[in-house]
Amino acid sequence: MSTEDFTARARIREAAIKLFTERGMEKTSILDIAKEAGVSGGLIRHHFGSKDGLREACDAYVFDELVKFKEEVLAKGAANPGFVPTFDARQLLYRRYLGRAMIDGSEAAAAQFVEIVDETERYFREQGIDLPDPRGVAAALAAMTGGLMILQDHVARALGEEPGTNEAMLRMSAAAGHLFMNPLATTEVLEKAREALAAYQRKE
Amino acid sequence: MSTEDFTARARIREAAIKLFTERGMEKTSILDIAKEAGVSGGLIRHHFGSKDGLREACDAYVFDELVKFKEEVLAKGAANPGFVPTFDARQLLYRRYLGRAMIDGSEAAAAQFVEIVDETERYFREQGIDLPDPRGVAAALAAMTGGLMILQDHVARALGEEPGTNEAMLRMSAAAGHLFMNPLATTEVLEKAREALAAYQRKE
DNA sequence: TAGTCGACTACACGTACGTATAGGACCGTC
DNA sequence: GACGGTCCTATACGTACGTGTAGTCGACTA
Repeated sequence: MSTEDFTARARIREAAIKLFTERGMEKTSILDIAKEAGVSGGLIRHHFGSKDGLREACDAYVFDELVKFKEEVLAKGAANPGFVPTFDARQLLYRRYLGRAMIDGSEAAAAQFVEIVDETERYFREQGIDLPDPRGVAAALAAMTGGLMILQDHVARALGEEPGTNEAMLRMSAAAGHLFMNPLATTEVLEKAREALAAYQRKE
Repeated sequence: MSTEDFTARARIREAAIKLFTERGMEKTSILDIAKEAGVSGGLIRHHFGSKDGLREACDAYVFDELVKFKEEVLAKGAANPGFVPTFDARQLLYRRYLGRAMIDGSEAAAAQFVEIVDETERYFREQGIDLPDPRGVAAALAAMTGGLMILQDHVARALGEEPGTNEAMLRMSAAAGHLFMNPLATTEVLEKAREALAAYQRKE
């Protein structure tokens, strides 16, 4: 968050990011945002031109902030390939926004997805990680972490936790981390699945 | 798909499932569905009462079909815990519908999510799979596979494949399967992440 | 052959929402 | 101290969409 962020313009942006994330584009009206930000609907138009203009502004802002986060982490010397869980509330919000924007059909978000995949693939290469289809794995990974962001409230409810709380996110992140660190189950079932997959591929 | 599925009622349902899945609830109008099904808008009201009634009918139908699929697989003797990829186009569509419905705020879909988590957790127990937080892992797993379904078009585009094609789904499934079968990366980075996580937990 | 019922269409209604316009308050500049 | 620009509100307009109503057509039944 940059300085001087209590202008009406910033309040509108923050409100929009919040509501777009929670409800999605379509279910959020300009008046909803105006109410949340404590301004009139007309002011949103004044500052952002249209609802789509507001969306684009939110996209640009969020993606820019995410880049800043990434550079911050990089400056600390920790290589974060993107699938390692974070606990900063703001970054969490922005990542969730990104996921939601992908679903809502934002072109900027779609481009962002590709960029994440690029970056993850590059990371695999740099780290010398050997994979049968590095780009495929990178893309699947991006979709999976996206799913965690998008469906976090469902996860929380399934765990009997209050959605949005630290406890819920912590448990989810730990579980996701475990899944990435350890192969799932003994080989038996997965071997069977692998066989089915191979059979299907041969048949195609 | 049951018999006699070319009635207008069935066509409406199929069209609704298709469009709800592709565009989501809000972006799909009743007239869109009517056009896709080749009927008048009024007929939808006649059969389903309201848009929400139609949604509930679609939910019920899809979830029922998914149960049938599951039983079919079970009858073949293959224990499918839900995260093993499938290639049946219809099942794929329904799984994607489920993901979309979760996002669109369907209560039935939310219940379905919990049920999937229950089932996966039970599966872990039955298979004697030892996990630090079985339910947490089950929930994370459900969210991840949900992400794969929901964001499959983004994955396809990132891979340079045409969204919805067999090639795209095959590559994605193979990559996801690989991720579940193998620990990601050497221990170095993940160990660092684990430490960060532990530090955070201690701080809380 | 008259009557009933379900399938289906056409069309009118209400409303929510994005957009457009007009105008007021405040602030700096010459 | 008049002027221009920016921030902001109030209100009106157009429209898309969900819903409600009236009515046609065909099939089945007595």
